[in-house]
Amino acid sequence: MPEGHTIHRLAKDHTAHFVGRSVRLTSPQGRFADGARLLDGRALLRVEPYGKHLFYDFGAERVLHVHLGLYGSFTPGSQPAPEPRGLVRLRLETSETYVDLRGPTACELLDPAGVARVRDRLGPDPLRRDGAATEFARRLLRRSTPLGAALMDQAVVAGVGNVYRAESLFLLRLSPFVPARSIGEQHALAAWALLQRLLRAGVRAGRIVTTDPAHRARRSGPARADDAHYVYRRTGLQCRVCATPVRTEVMAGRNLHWCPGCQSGSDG
DNA sequence: GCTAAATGTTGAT
DNA sequence: TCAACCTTTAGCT
Repeated sequence: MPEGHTIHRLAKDHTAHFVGRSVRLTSPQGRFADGARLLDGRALLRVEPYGKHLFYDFGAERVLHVHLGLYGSFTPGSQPAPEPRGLVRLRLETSETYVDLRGPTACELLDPAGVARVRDRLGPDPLRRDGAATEFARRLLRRSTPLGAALMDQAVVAGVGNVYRAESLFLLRLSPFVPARSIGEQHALAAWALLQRLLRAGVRAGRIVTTDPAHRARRSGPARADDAHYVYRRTGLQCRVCATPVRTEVMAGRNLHWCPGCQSGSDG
């Protein structure tokens, strides 16, 4: 589900369907009833993605803030919208379409100061126009934590999650275990460029695919889902490049996957 | 049918 | 470092 690419794609979709229109807001589940009532019927001015956060500007200093967390999802559809099924925190509707929001970590109303508080916690976002390579390098190279932990820190780079962490470090042939500050500016800038490329591809494809076609299994049938990654969730399977078994270990509270063969100095 | 894990973050220990 | 929170799904029985 959601790393930064998902959020930016949702922002595009929701901009197309809801911006400039009067939007109906309801909370079938009831947990966001007050917020929905306050915004109901207003015109949506703008949808802005930042890292893994979504901001819906309804004017009058009222901003809907959504963070999907690990399980949150938006389900889109055309009118007539069906009876809400399951726990729908928020439904957005126009006369033509609707989306149902389930399981978000955050679905709240913020004033401009609240928006600023969220944004201040975030580092540069590779998917934004104002995303800055040098600022990313500055923040990354200040960390003494392992590289694989620093990349998960949203204050270092906003929008990167567990899949992009594992896959980008593999593609850079960098060990997740070295201190972030030890990799040097050249590697930091290369990491930024790669993340930018991977995340943009993710927005376009609607999913994370990092493998080169030459490294995907050769089959006549349709591509399998697990062809999409080099190391993510491939514990114990042979590395697609060097055949060393892929290893897994918890780092920064999440399962980190890496190839000890390709990513030098990464014995754990 | 049940359990564990999942592309995440926060707040307490 | 760990539990809590929100929900769905894959992989067991």
